[in-house]
Amino acid sequence: MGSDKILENKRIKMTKLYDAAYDLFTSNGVRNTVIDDIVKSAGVAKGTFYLYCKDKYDLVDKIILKKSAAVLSSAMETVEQEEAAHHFDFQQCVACFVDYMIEYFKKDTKLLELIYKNLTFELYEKMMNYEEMDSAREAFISNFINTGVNNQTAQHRLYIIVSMVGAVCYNSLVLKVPYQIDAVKPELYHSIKRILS
Amino acid sequence: MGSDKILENKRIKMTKLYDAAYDLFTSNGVRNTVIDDIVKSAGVAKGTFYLYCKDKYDLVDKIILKKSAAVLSSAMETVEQEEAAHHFDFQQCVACFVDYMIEYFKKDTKLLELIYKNLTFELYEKMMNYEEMDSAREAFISNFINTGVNNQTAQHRLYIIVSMVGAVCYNSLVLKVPYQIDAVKPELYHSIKRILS
Amino acid sequence: MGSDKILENKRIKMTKLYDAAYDLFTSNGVRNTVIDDIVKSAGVAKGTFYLYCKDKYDLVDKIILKKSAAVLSSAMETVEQEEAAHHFDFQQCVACFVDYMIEYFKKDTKLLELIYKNLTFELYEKMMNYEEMDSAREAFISNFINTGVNNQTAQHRLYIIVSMVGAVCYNSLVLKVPYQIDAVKPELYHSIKRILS
Amino acid sequence: MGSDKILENKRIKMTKLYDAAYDLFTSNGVRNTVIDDIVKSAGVAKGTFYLYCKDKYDLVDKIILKKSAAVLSSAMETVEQEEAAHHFDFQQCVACFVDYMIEYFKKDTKLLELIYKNLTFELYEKMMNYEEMDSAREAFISNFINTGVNNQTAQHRLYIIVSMVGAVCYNSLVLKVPYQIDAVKPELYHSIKRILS
DNA sequence: CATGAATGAGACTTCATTCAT
DNA sequence: TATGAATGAAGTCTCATTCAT
Repeated sequence: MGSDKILENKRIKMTKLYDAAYDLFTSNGVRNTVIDDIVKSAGVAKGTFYLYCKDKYDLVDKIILKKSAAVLSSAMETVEQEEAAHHFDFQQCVACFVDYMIEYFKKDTKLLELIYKNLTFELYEKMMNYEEMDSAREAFISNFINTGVNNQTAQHRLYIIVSMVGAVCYNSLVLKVPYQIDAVKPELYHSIKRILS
Repeated sequence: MGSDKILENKRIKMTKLYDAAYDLFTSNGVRNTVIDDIVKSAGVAKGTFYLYCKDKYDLVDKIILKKSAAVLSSAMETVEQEEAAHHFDFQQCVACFVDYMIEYFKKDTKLLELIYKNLTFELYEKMMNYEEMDSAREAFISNFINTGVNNQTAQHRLYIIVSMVGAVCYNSLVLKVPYQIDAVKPELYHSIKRILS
Repeated sequence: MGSDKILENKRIKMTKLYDAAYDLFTSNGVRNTVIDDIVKSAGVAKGTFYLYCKDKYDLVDKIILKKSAAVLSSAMETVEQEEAAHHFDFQQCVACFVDYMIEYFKKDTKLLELIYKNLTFELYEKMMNYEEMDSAREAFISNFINTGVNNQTAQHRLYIIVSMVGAVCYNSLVLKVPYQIDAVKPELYHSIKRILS
Repeated sequence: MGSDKILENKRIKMTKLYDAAYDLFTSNGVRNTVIDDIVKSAGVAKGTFYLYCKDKYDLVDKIILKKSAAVLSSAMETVEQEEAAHHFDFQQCVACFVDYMIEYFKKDTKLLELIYKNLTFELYEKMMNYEEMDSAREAFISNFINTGVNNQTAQHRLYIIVSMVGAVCYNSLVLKVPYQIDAVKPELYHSIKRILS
């Protein structure tokens, strides 16, 4: 059917825009990227941009949402595989997850920067309503509760850990504080373990 | 002397610009503030702006640096006073410091947001070279070492704690994650204690 | 026959476009109405618009032409009925016609505005070539001549009266000059009478 | 003083913009004139345009206001001179005024078109608040009352005459109706006389 | 030093029109 | 015929920066 081809075409245009914008945003920063750069790089007309996005920052949001969900998904998948393969307990699962994240962002520092620098209240809310987010949190929380802590405490501790790991990654990888991520990693895992136990 | 008056005049202009810009940056965001807004609000001419700052982002950096140093100084002062008054041990000093910070940023969320959103590698480096920063770190590290951990570990753990507290504050106060800062505070202090011990 | 249905379909599309455009033009003005508004409001595709109209201004012209002819026709019909019913003389016929027009445009100020604001030389010429226009003019002129003035003078006076009434209506109803149409009506009729006699 | 030079410079820029825009608006129409045309023709930078005008239509309004006031002023001046020189009575003054207007707009049809096509309710209100407007109206009204009609009637009749003359001029000169202004002029003066007496 | 009018590059956005489906 | 995604020229407007006063 004809409409299939049209839909496929639309998908291609979107993808082109997303990919071009992602490259430009991470290479040159959002501020230094103008719509013209994006459309030229994507090989589409300027009007096409406005067919898919309200403005530059709308596209930033969309990209962050998409990329974050993808990273989270593959992290969770990895944890599940490892858990099944090595009969990981909860602490090991958390460590595995954290490790996946650190290793991922070591390779893609620019994405981490993009996410942090452009995370707003509104975007955060949207993120939290993503299915991937919710199921990931549920998985951890339920396992946490199994270790004996109450639900509320579990949620708070998990939140603290996520905040801590995120901040350490960001500081070490993006702000390039004197401490390299690999150097603080042992203490980071140590801290997680202490918080969890 | 005449040059005193000139210097005083310069200081006044500078302060006007800082104050006006700070209000605008925190109310409307850096992106939505243009030089014209700043000079109008400060009551100086546009050209005058360029006598004192390279551009908008230069002013942002200067404001963050100034405000951060002020907050840090008064935090350290408070800790010292409390330490002297109640014979605090190291853990209590850290808790006191963290508490001061949380309470401060609860009242001035916008400053926290300004700092986090505009912290760059370059600015971070400048911050670290500030005397206040250094003496504060030294104070904590030396105390930390007294508890028996080695220097390197002490530095890493302190770094993790600072990152953790900063991130939790930012998330709770700025991103307004589901967990209110007062609600997670107990677990935050618990986590700090566990990391320190 | 199939072609009947096709023609009927075309007529429906056309009508939808006319009606939607008329509403938008009169509500928001021609300048603030874009083709997209029209086709969305009409429920047809953008491409369809170009099957029926050259551009936005072509549609404006068509609408003005259609609406003007309709108003004029019903005005003339009314005059004829009243003339037959009450044995009106020429002055009474003119007054009746003017009254119909005023009352009509009082209820549909927006149409009056649309016509006046978008009346061009070209459109005016097309209007004058409409059968309704011509027969209306002929009717008045022949009656006018019967009152004793020569053809040329009759034409000029009629033209002056029509201009005057149109302008007074437009000024009072659209530009909302300090004088309300009902307040100036007596003087308007008085003026017409003086010009005619 | 230095500020004199600056003020003079500002006046020159404004005048350049007004003159360039007036020429373009009257030659090519408002719709077909873009800001770029205006600033290029005026020899100023694009930003300068926005220093003086909100947008294109704001400039149209300003030009109409300025030109209208100028025409009205010189018309009034002429009437006063003629009145003093030939001991004109009221009817003769009105005829003189109308004549001045007709002759003026015959030479500058484009200005008449610009005014009529772009006269809005808001602009009309502003015009009415102009001193020139008011004093001109007062002059006519007071003379009219001297002929014995009451104030209200005088105002309405004057309003009808102005509307009528304006419309006849516009139709004859801009819409180029079959009747040339010089051909209808006798009947126009006849009509005015009849309305006034 | 201080001013603020002028600049103009360049950002953003619209929208009439086309054309493959 | 009808569609509506895609186009990109053309437009509006902003705003950092300069420089004559």
